[in-house]
Amino acid sequence: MAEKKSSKRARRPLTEIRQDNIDQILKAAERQFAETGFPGTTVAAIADAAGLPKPNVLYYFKSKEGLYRAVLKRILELWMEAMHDLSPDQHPREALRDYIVRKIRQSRDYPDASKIFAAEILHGAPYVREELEGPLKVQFDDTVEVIRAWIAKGWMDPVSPEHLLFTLWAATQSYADFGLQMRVLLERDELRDDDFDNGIELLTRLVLKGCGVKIV
Amino acid sequence: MAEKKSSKRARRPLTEIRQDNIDQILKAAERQFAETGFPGTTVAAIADAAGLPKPNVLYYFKSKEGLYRAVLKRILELWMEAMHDLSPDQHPREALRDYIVRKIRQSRDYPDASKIFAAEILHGAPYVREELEGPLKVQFDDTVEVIRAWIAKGWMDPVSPEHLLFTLWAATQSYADFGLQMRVLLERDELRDDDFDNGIELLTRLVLKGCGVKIV
DNA sequence: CCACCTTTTGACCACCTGGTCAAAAGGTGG
DNA sequence: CCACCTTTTGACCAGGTGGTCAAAAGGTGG
Repeated sequence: MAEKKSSKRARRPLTEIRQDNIDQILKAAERQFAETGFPGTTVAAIADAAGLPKPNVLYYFKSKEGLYRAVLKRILELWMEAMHDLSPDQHPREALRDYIVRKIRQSRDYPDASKIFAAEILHGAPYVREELEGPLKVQFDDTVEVIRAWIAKGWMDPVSPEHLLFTLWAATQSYADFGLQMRVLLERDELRDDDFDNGIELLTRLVLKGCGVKIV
Repeated sequence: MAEKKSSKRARRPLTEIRQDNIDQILKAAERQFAETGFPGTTVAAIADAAGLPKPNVLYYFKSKEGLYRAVLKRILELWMEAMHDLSPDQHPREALRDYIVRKIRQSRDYPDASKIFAAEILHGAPYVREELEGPLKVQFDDTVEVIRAWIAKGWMDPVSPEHLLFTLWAATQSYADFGLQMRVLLERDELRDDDFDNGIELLTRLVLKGCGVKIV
């Protein structure tokens, strides 16, 4: 407890103060937006959660929308990253399992990011339409091709690559987006690591066995 | 074009007027809430969409929240209905396939209902917590038992019934909730019937083959 | 046709929201 | 220590929101 992390007394250089405040605000904003959505979140609530007065938040981010866009940008990078690493040379046995593990871990570690993204799509993607049509589409097409290649090599059954991806996304992201429902139905206060592991196991089984990928 | 559907001139009995207006309002509200969420939807917008002045909407539903609750109630009934009809005597081969078909059809036919429900869960289920913990939990437990019975009879592999249901829900509902994303990635203006059919086919395959349910 | 109930509607309001501003406080570099 | 820049903050505001109200219009039953 050498020093308070809050802004009380602590002679800090401006650059550090700035970075620190921006981080605090982004963090608080991400949680608030995830909890109550964009229109349901008030700048005052974000400011409170970040421990700053409201005008201070508007000082760093010129508008609520600007702040939301900044949050979204962060999230999208994270999101795109997880789709990487499906290469046609890899065998689907490992590639798909790893992909499922990665995506479910993401749901466990960044549930707010997933929720904000889900709400965004749900409500017509008013702020991420471009990214959907641009970078994400490219990633998607590439990944579809990888799966096609696997099928061509006889490594898996000829299933629709597009819908396989949709199902993978839906199933893995639901561990974040519908985590509340799962908690209620499983009678848990919080999802546990073995809940996520069970999800991984089931989904891996469905996909590998269901697509006729040889396990050994 | 015998008569305008709007309220212009048409000597209609009060009871009919009442039912008609309530229906219009609920319909308009469902669409608006699905599009922009509860906080993002304005009573004025609902009134406009229903072709009525704002105070008229508040005349039938005492508050925005009351209207939202009414919309939710409708949706929940629809939602619970689809979980029915999994009986332990039925063979999972038909039962699961039918279930998938039913749920994806629901996503196709009532996307707004699915979206509202999804947003509700996403944001902490402030208005449906009770239903989750009550009726839905009961349904869930029953369904889990049915799947357990199938496993006990050796009709399918011993997989986690809970997570199987989570995956089924996620995958089927995503055809409504993430329909926009699918449309963008598939380069469609609207999802077509064969898109839904492909989803049904893939998911059925994953589940039946993946869970070791004998196809014949 | 008339007293009575339901529905419609324009005007209105208290409140909250995002955003502004200017002055004060704090940090910086010479 | 001082001129200068960045950050903080209380006071403030215009616009939009959910909701009210009272009066008018429309339907109903005898």
